Amino acid sequence: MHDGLREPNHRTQGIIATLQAIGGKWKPLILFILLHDGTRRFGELRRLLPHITQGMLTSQLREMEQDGLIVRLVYNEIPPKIEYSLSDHGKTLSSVLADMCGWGFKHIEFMNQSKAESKNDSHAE
Amino acid sequence: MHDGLREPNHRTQGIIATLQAIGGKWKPLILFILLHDGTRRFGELRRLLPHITQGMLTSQLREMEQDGLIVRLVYNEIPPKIEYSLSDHGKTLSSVLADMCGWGFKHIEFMNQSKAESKNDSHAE
DNA sequence: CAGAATCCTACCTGATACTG
DNA sequence: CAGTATCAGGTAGGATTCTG
Repeated sequence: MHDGLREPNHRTQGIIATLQAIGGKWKPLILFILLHDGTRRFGELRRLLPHITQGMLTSQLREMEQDGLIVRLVYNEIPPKIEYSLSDHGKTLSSVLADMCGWGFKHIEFMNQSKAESKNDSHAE
Repeated sequence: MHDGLREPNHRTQGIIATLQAIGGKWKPLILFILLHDGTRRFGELRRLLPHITQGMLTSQLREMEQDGLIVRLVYNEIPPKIEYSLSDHGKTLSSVLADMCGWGFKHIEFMNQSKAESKNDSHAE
């Protein structure tokens, strides 16, 4: 996904690597759900991510599997059954994801507050 | 940027809000640089982000200004001089960014290791 | 210097149909 | 069930040129 992000010798390498791994549009969300819910099947993930398309979900899962973040377990059954879960390496993202989640709630409050303030400003005199 | 990410009543709200705020392709990187370098001018940011286009840099900065993450300080001079820095609210991202950076380095090691392992596998017999 | 404007492409979305 | 395939349409992002 990310390319052209190759600064040589820089301290930004870490962020860049993270962006390449989980910078996708849906990846943090999928990882967050797998982190909290444990193992999930494809259809369950679809239901938990109401607006994602099958194609997107498939591609995001495959990329993260490639990057060693998630494990794809195929049962040889009819009808097919496939389970997705975080790999051990994927689980090392838990603090990052938790931080992102926590900051998001702070950000929501912040935005509500600044909206309220600008409303006050506008009918102040 | 992100829309269609509106699950109602869910615990994913935090991640979703974070994704909307800093989910852009360049935002975490720009924020990381501003966090570590303090105040920077437009041209300096361009030089620190070798592959970003002016247009992208402008739009990302404007969006983050809108979201209250960064401060845009305009000097009324010729030639124009404009300084960007993190707002107080933007600075609350520091732990998230630091975590992302740290995880990125771990991920680089992980990927190198699994590459090495698969190389071993391939010429084992 | 810091950008605005334009154009262009690649990717994402949504719907639908098909397969093992 | 868990995909893959296809196509129309939109949006994010990239490249280039122009301006106060």
